[in-house]
Amino acid sequence: MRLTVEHGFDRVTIDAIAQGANISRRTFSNYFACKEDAVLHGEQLHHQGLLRALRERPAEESAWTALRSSVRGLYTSWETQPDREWALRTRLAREHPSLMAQQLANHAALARDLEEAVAGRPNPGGVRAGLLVDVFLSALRVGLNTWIDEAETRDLLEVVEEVMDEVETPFGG
Amino acid sequence: MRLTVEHGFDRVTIDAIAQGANISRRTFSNYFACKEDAVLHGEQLHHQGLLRALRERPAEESAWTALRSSVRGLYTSWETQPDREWALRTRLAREHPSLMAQQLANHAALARDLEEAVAGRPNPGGVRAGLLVDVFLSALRVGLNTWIDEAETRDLLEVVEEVMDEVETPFGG
DNA sequence: GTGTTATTCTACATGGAGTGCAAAAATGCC
DNA sequence: GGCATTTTTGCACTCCATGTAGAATAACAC
Repeated sequence: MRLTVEHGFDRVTIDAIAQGANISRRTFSNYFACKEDAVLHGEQLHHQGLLRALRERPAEESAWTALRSSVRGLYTSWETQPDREWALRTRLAREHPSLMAQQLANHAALARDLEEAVAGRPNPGGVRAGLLVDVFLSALRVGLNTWIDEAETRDLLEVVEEVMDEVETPFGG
Repeated sequence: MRLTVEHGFDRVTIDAIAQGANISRRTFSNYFACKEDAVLHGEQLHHQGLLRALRERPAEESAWTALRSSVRGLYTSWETQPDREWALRTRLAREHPSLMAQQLANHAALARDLEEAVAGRPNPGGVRAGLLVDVFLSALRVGLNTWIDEAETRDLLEVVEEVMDEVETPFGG
């Protein structure tokens, strides 16, 4: 991240990163398949956290409620404020197509996991789980993006809840 | 596509594709940035078609209705049945992470264009356009995927309409 | 037809990425 | 200490992306 900020993402070579981290070029590749993976590793941790939070929700909670509650619980549990670094990553991913692509692929993988973790739950609306999860992640993305667009002035959770509320109002017709 | 089917996507080199198309390796790169772009080029054409269809919808149609109508109009306007090749591409993209990533990035780009094209329309639900478009594309993806999972036995449009209906029922709580 | 111009294609060259493999170094345990 | 396991490293190799410059091709005026 430091090197990326200093020189721009695509002007940083993997060699440079390895050198900066005092490891060999080869060792970098033992941990990350590419630069993108390295930059987005922090997000992967978030994803795992969200999954864990979801699995710990009471089983009688509906799929949608469990998802919303997970993100609420996760975001409020952080001691550090919504992460300067996270905002930085998100901005980077918006500017660099290769990062964006990798990020979206990660989201798709997360979607599969969430869908699986939510499979047994009651689902009053009757919407199939895959769709529910996709919409949930869309809302999360839109929330994050507006938070960024507002220069991170408001509370991230507040913005996300706002978007989640929005998604609960039917928008057909 | 032929080479990919014969040897598998990641065993096909760009050199081989260029050779098969009777062009030089360099010329390939003049048209496509990578293998993924070449394989997904057909989808890009679909995207442009959808955009064009959307722009031609009457201006008084609501954002959501215009989106739904566009896809309906586009799919019914095809003479050829929902494209053997399309199913093939989609299956490929589900198996190969790099294709999936590129595909999702293309969807994100399409989302931006759709959002812009839908900006001036009435929007009774009041949901912000970005969210609306994302949900629309999610529904499209889910529809396409179930169509594939059902071995392309039903009509693609029928499946998509089904998912779109589903998304119109509120699923909060 | 000829000549001019612009476009497209090609060959070559370079630097970076990803990966298999085997040797070397570090770690942990007795 | 010695020994087994895991991690790191260097090397080799293929492939990918891209700049550049010249060759081939197409377009068009005359």
